[in-house]
Amino acid sequence: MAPRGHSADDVARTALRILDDHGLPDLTMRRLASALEVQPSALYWHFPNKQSLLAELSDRIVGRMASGAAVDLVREAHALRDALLAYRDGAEVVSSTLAMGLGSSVAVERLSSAVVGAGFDAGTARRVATTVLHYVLGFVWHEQQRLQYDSAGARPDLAAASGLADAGLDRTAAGSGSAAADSGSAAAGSAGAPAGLAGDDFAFGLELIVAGLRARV
Amino acid sequence: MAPRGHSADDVARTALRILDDHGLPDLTMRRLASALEVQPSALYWHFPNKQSLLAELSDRIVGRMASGAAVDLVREAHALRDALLAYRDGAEVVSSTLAMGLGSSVAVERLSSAVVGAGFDAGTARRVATTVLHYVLGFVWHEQQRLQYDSAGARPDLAAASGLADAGLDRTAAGSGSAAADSGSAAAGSAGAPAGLAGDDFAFGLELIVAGLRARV
DNA sequence: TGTTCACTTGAACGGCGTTCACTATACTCA
DNA sequence: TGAGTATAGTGAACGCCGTTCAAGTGAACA
Repeated sequence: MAPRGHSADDVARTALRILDDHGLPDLTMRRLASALEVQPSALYWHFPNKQSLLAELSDRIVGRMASGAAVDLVREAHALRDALLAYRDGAEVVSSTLAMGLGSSVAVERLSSAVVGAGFDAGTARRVATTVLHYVLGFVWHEQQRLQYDSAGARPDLAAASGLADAGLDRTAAGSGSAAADSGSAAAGSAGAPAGLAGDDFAFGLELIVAGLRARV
Repeated sequence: MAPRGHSADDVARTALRILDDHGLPDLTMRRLASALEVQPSALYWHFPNKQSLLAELSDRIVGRMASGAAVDLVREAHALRDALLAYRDGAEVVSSTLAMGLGSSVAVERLSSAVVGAGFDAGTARRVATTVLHYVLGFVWHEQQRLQYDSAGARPDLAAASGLADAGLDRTAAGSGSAAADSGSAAAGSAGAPAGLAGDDFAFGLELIVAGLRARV
């Protein structure tokens, strides 16, 4: 009988589930409320507005990349990508939250401290970190849009045309620390087997930035 | 030149003006219609929906970077940044249009052909171009958010400023070589950086990518 | 017992993008 | 001249959206 009372954590978790199951456009306050079997206005006890809810989701998504201490920049960047890929529209949520100046700075901090760990000063590390961050967010956002388009449209492969025949793309080893870090991108929840060639393109751009950093010593 | 009957060009130009004067959140179909002294439904004769209008705006914004043939990657990237900065919320418009798979690919093409001009193969060029593109879009989006925040926060009484003082928004169209504006404060730490340093930070990240490309030969 | 706190209800408010049947002007061409 | 056809717009809706607010409910606590 008792409506049992939800917590802010409940709300965030349910929101994350809706996000992953139906995407960002379907994540409305009304839909979230009805998933919690509650009136929409009840949500505003837990979060002052939708933006701050989204900021919380962003923090949770990015929080997946945090485990030990950050050591390798390449590894951290891959971890960020995997974290974003773990939820549908993850990159868009994090990207726009960040663009609005909300959300935690866990991502920048981890990327930055990896650069510091490689022997660079704090100012350089900050700028390298934001460069990598912008690259990763933009790339994965684009990547996720393509994933949805492909899965919804049931399209046969249309593009993949232009750069697929990569000439002489070699996986050169990273400098500080181990290379490796192949991205498996195992999504939680919804089915879907993304993989593959986007990972190569991602690694390429990342390696470009890292090579630029390496050339800086 | 009868005022009776607008063209799609009129609509796009007026939309661009609203965007620049009041920002993306205020660019609604209703507001646009009333600026054209027309019913909202009339807009749907010119554009099938808002998204395609936005795509058109995106093309016009990015179109500012197109003049001669693309030669230098760094120069093209700066031109892209300048084009985005030329309109309020320009980066957000272009970024989300691109993320939805709409809009022209002028930006990628120019960046890409600059890389090809430097002697790289098409596949490499494509990937370098998207890396730079994602970086520039993310950076400028963040930059513009800060600009708006500063301009709104610097003036505590925005209610009084809402009248004629509205035109006070700085329209810095140029800024290609904007390395200047050294305010002398040590911003290398954690606190917020003065706006003038954004150009330096931008050049840093860009140089990082270009150095990585240079290291590839 | 009575008050406070955590949480929710129910009903609105104003705004949004979009649709649709219908209308009015203007140019073309027989 | 007059029919036909693009072109551009009207006016009224539809169904959503985020958000606000006074009021209510039940459990915990003093």
